[in-house]
Amino acid sequence: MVFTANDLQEWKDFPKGLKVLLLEGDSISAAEIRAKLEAMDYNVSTFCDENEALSAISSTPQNFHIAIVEVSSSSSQGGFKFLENAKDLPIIMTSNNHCLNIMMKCIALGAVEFLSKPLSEDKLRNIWQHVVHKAFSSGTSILCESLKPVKESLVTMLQLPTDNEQDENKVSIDIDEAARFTDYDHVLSPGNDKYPAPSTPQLMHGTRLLDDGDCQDQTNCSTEKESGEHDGESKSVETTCGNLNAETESTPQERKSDMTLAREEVDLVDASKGESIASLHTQKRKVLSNPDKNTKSANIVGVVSDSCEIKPRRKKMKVDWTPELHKKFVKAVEQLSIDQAIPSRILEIMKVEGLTRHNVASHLQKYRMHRRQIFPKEEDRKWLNQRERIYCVQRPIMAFPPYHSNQTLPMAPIYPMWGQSSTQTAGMHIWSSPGYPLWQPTAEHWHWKPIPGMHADAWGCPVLPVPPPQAPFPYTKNMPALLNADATGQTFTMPQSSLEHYPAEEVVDKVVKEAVSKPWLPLPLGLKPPSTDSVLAELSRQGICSIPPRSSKGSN
DNA sequence: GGAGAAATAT
DNA sequence: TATATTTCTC
Repeated sequence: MVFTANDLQEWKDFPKGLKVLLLEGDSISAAEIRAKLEAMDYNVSTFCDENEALSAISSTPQNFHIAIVEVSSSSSQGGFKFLENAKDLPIIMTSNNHCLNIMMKCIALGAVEFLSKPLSEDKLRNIWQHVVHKAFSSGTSILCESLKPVKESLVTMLQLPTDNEQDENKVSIDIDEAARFTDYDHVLSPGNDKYPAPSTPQLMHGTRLLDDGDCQDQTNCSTEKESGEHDGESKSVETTCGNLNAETESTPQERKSDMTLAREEVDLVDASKGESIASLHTQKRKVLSNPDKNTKSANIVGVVSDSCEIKPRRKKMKVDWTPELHKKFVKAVEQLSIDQAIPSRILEIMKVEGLTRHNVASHLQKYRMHRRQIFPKEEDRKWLNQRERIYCVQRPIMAFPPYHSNQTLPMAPIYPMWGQSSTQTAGMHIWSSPGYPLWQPTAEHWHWKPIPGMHADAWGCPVLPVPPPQAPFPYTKNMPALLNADATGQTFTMPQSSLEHYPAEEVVDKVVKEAVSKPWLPLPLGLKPPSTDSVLAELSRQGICSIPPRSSKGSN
């Protein structure tokens, strides 16, 4: 079939003029369906006998783009003969009988869809999708002659790559042109192959949900929305569709930063807002059609390659808080102090390109949440922060009880990871498990290396001495009998003289509880973190005059 | 308009 | 379930 320029011109209004073969045994039903189809400017040829219909498509295949065939109970073949002998055409089977077996048989025999009667306008409106799908899913050599013009027309209309060009993964789409499809609700839906099977509304639900779900009219592309937060710095965020972002003009190497975007999803635009979904589907097809190229980065999922030539107005960027990025974050928080750390200031300090205040705020929220989760053991942090890392040595001596006095200290090493790590390996989980104390390290005592015998069984964990194996910290009546051991197994005996003057548990509890109940406030000692001396001084101020001498390792 | 919490999405 | 994003409230 020769397709003329005139034909192309006609297809400008695609799918108007779509040629539909209607095989329907009931004349009344046929008339109704035909009327509906013609109301949509489809050209309908009605047949009541499938042999006649088969003859027609055999003699004049160019006259039919799609067939709607009733599973007839009156016909001996029930319409299946047509289905089996007209495989070149996309065939939609219909029936009043909603029997699953019949539906499955139809599909198994090659029907593109089964529509339950009655056929509403909604059901009929989008049957053209099957034509497009058939045209694009079939190889040129086996493509039904009648569908070639459809394909060619669409290729021209949408500036889709030709078969030869598709490997180039170059898609340029005229959104305005493609926007005409929005009148038909959907264009091409994502699916399993290059141009996956479309569906009429009956089967379009999933796709529709997908669209609706992402069609939020919000500028959640923070890079764009909050560009003012970037301090005017050059953008170097590694985006997954750099050329989609007009702000990002640096080279991939330049764009590489410690902040990576795990995902940058192109927002599906809402047709109801006058934006074309065609561009979206084009991008989706693009992704699907070239998975290798688009999955070259492990952190990138479902993205459009750099060769994408269209510029969607909105996109989502998902920040991957890598250990390095988190490290920067923690550093900024530390610099500001947790009390003063607000997203905008953190962002200012971090100076990470592309990172937005929202990103930081979110992360800060999580950061604080984790702090609260570990709240019951927050007091541990005070001791972990002690200069010279004397916490585990000091703590029992100081007799600061755990928040729950009968609580057994975790046998597992205390590995707070909501902190800064200088050697944290990439990909390591940076969040601590609930219940582990937070460590806000400072440079001078930051240790991120396993030391033999230190219960440091993982990289990236601060090395902490091991608590005594049997009991919680001794600070009550049993204290004299208890020893504390450091990681090397050395134990420390509490000097008896000190124990005699040991403060009452209530007193200690009061101090501790006050401190841990308001972690956002400066610690009672007025220091953050408190130095050992400050703690001692404060205790002294509170009447705890006799403090066991500071033990050093191996002081037994 | 920013911060923070809650709700929602992935 | 963990984490990121979005929305809502102040």
